[in-house]
Amino acid sequence: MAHDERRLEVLRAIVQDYVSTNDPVGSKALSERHDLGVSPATIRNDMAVLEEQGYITQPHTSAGRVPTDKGYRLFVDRLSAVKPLSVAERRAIERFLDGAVDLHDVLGRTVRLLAQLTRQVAVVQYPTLSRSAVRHLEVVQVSTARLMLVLITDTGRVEQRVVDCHTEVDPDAVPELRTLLNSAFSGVKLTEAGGKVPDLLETAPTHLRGLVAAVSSALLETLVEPSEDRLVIGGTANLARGSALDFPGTVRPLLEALEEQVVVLRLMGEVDPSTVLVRIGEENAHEALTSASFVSVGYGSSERALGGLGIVGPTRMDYPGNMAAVRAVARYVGQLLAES
Amino acid sequence: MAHDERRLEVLRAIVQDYVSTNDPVGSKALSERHDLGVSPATIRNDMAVLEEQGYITQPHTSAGRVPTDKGYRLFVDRLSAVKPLSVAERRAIERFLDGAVDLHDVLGRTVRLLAQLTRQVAVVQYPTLSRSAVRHLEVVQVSTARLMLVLITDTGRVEQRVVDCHTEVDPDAVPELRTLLNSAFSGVKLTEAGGKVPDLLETAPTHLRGLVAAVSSALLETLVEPSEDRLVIGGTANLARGSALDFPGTVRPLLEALEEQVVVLRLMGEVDPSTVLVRIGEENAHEALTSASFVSVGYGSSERALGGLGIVGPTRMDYPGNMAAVRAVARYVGQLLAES
DNA sequence: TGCTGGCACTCGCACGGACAGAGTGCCAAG
DNA sequence: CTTGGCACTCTGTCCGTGCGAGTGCCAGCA
Repeated sequence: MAHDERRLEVLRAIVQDYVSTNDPVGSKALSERHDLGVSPATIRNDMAVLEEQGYITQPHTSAGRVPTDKGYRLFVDRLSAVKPLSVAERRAIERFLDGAVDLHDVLGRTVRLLAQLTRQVAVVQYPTLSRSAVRHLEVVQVSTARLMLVLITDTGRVEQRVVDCHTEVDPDAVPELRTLLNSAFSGVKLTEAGGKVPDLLETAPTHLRGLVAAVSSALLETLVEPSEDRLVIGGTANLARGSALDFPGTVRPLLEALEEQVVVLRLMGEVDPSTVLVRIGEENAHEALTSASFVSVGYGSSERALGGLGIVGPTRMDYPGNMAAVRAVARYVGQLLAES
Repeated sequence: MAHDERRLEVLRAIVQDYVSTNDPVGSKALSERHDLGVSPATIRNDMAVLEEQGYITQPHTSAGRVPTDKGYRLFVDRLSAVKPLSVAERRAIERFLDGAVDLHDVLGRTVRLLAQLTRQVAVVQYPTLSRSAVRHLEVVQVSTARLMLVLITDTGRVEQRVVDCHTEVDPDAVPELRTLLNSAFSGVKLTEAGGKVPDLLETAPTHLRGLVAAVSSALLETLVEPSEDRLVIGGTANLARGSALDFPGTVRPLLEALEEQVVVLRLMGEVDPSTVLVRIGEENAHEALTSASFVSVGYGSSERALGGLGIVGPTRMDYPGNMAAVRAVARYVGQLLAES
């Protein structure tokens, strides 16, 4: 029905205008800026229907309309085409990310890049340990009774942990221990490392059993720790841009939520490299995020998501552009990490 | 002279009142809240002098006075006694920091703790590599032609770096290389590592020379990289508290400067564990910080500063309290890291 | 010489009314 | 189903007023 179609067209126009101007959009302005082929009066009728259906709302009686969360949702799902990145943007991605020397560096650059491309807050997750495998384990004696265990994963992540053995450690046992651990765990997925432990304990020479037990449990703890999943955040300055307009009151709760990394990690939980996930306003479970949108995607190869990255911004954001940017960056990062 | 003394007393009272109330303070309010023993009229005369000398200023003609940067400076230098921490605060420090499992964890907790204690933005620097020594070097083969070099310092810091050798690497050479590197560099200060390289190259077996060269230069690069000095930042949400009152316009430039870690690192450059450094407003070279104050101190043993930590906040801050908090936390962190 | 009370003066700010502008809803006609 | 017209309802802004806080100055007093 041409009827419904035009109504959707009106919604699209409202979203586009509102995102770019930040002013509630009225029927007259709409008919001028877009070629809808009908008069403002007709648009008003459509708007009344859209409002009744909950897609738009007016801040006060004599203002224009503003999209609701539901309106943005419809826009994202049905009205927006993926906006291809400009050449300059593609260039920027390469220029920014090439030349990174290690994982920390890659992710640091990624977060700055994303923040710059989207002008929003960017969030990048370290490759999750639970989806990584052991590349190498290193044991270094720190003091007579303490060892430092260094875990290097196949994703290039390096985790350290001090293990207190409660008893004096013979320095000569350390290389032995190292060899033993590596032969047992090298190439093993971290999620499966637990299963190897009993076996390892059995086959280990008696004088090493105590050490192996201590170190293994430290290794497994590393996995369980909520802190195991690290996050890099950047571009928070972008929150201070249109704050008064975009966020009710202050950006404070949002900043707090971002620092409370757990909150973001939970959002990041279900990422997948093949689809860009968009959570709009109230769709975010966390209260501080109810006036924000979260656009995320997984990075890594298609078989295996290493982690996620995304952006956080006001619900009034350029969804097509941001989705494209997030996806493009994730792809590039995925390639980059696959190489190393 | 009793004269000058009272004038200073007036300045102290102004600073204290202004910090706690955030309102320009007038002569009448001052005489009521403080026991200066003179009438408002007299205080007015003193204030006129203080203003002439540049210690205070009035936002507009019928408002009270507000301290200038110079006024805060005098206050910090001569008028403030070190405020001892409350028992609760001491407790909080211990409770917060004990139980940290590794360096990353310690610094993460530290930054949260500082932010919470001072209600300002907290900044903690990783132990600088240039002041650390090598505890262990680990070499792991990543692909046929690439190695990952992992540096573990005596401060518990772990740095990684991928080294491209441009030529196929014999897996059997890796353990050899590892032993060689460790015997050469273990215990050596990173600043002195460069000097060891020529010697090492000479004594190394011929078939390893190429590898040693590649790895050594990567090691030295790690030192030079500006990114070598990492920073943890927390409590940025505190900036959004009284923003409009404390910072002209927005907090945006400040947030940008904080993300631009170099800026903060430069400020942190001259830290020293024995004295708390306070930079007030315009004293900060960087433009974005001219309406902010920076309170910092080094942590580590008295002989050796490992790094610095501090807070950033509006010039209108509780200097004695914040200085005490920063110093106490630095001491505790210093002890903690000395142990490991 | 220094302190004090008194007084006139200056501003910023909050309050309230008037006004213009934007936008709507409804209705009757095409 | 669309359109032009019209009355209505808001909000944001501008202006004038009054109030209160705070100052600077001056003359008197110890």
